Amino acid sequence: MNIDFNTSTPIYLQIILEFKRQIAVGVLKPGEKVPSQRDLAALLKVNANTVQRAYREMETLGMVETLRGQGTFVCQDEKIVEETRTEMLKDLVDDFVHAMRSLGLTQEETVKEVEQMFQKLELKGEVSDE
Amino acid sequence: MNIDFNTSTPIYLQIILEFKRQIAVGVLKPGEKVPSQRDLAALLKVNANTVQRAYREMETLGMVETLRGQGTFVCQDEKIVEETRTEMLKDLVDDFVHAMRSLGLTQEETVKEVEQMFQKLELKGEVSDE
Amino acid sequence: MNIDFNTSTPIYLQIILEFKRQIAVGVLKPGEKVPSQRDLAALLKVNANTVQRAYREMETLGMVETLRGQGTFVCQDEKIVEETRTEMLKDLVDDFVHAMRSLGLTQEETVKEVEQMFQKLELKGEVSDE
Amino acid sequence: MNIDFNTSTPIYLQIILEFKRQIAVGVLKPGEKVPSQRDLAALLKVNANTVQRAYREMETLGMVETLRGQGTFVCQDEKIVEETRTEMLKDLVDDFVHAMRSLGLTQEETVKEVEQMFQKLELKGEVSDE
DNA sequence: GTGGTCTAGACCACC
DNA sequence: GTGGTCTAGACCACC
Repeated sequence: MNIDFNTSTPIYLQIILEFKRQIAVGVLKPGEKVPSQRDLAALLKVNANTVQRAYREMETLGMVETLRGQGTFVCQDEKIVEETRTEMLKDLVDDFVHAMRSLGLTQEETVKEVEQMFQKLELKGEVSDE
Repeated sequence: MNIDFNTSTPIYLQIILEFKRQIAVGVLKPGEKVPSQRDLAALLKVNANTVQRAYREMETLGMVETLRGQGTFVCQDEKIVEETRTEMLKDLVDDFVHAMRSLGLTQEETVKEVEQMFQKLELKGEVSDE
Repeated sequence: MNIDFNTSTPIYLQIILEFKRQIAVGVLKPGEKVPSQRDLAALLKVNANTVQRAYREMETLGMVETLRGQGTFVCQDEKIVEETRTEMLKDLVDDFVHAMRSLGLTQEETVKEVEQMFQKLELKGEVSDE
Repeated sequence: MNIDFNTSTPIYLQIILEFKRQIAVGVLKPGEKVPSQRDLAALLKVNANTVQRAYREMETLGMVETLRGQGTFVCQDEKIVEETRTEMLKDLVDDFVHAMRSLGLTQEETVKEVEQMFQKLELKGEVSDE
């Protein structure tokens, strides 16, 4: 998990997004324990308060549950995986297609750009980051 | 031009991005005068200082030139159009493809999502905004 | 006479400085007519009000006199040449030596830098601008 | 560090210049923390926004790096010292020699003026300011 | 405490 | 009218 300290997206939002991704993709399973706030803060080199805020908001969003003294766990409900995945996909694709259209690109041109980028990344043997 | 006051992207960056888009798309032509700081501030309902910061950074980026007392003008160099377009496209497509891959989608699945979103927007008769 | 539109020194001050220099150096003689405000504004591509302000302040400083309907003339008093020259030299040298000392240079190092710059300019066959 | 409120040089530029000087002269070392925006503003009796503008531009120039919540630090790269010193010297000497030549002084006359000013300052026991 | 963004508003130089 | 600088002060994210 990487934090970009120079972007305008607040760090706690970056943390939430990454958890969403890991849930959507199955890296983090329903019911599974997530790192302690302290550990994650150390790992990300981020202040503990920032992690705390991310966990608090994830709780509000129903993504995780905290059991006092035991830690924080991904929501038990299996539906969360598909829901999170669908939501993330929709947001991404929606924003992207709107942006491409506002730059004047047609469907065909957009698809072509996407295909070229995929191929460029494959040639570089780049691995999709987790 | 619309400002989203609820996003974490600073207003001055939103303004810069919109100018880049308008240059890339040909709405704003090399040498053309852009709105005065005061006018744009009134139009967007933001503070004049915020517009000024955007304009100042656009000047640093070489997008515009300012003549004191006369106003601010898009850079004369015709190359700016193609360069801006290429840069914006690259950024968009690069970020998008990385995000889709990190969600585990293949090239084919991604293209399918993009095509579906284009068709959904077309059915809604939505017009790409300028 | 060149105006630098991108410096923080106001244009009317740049104009005054240039007149001082021309007087100090004898290009402009006591009693001699200076260009009309309109002509100078056209020459410098500057607004007439700006030239007017420069002339007004030069009058206050006793550098020039304006005779209605006849134009503006360098002060008659011959002493103005030497006085202006002395004042400009003092300001220049004083500022320069202070700046070099604040950069930690000794007299010898400073003199060496000055000599090298003179020689560099001579080799380039650069002409001192008037 | 002193600010001259009566010059046409903007305060934020005066601040940048002073930092350049301190870097060039070794008072401020690569990697060292500079005063917080609030502290420097209080010290100089200027507005915090003015200091921030100076710091922001120094960041663009590569002179300093900012870590959110931690402060602003002189660029790590040791080369910055020599580069800054060289750049400042060149600017100073270049401007000075051009000005002296445009006043009609020869190399010898200029050197003599410089030497006299150095000696005058030494007699006064004036200390080069840091 | 530290920097980042934004607002409201003043005053200036220049057109 | 147009941009440039500066102030006073608010609120936020992060340490």
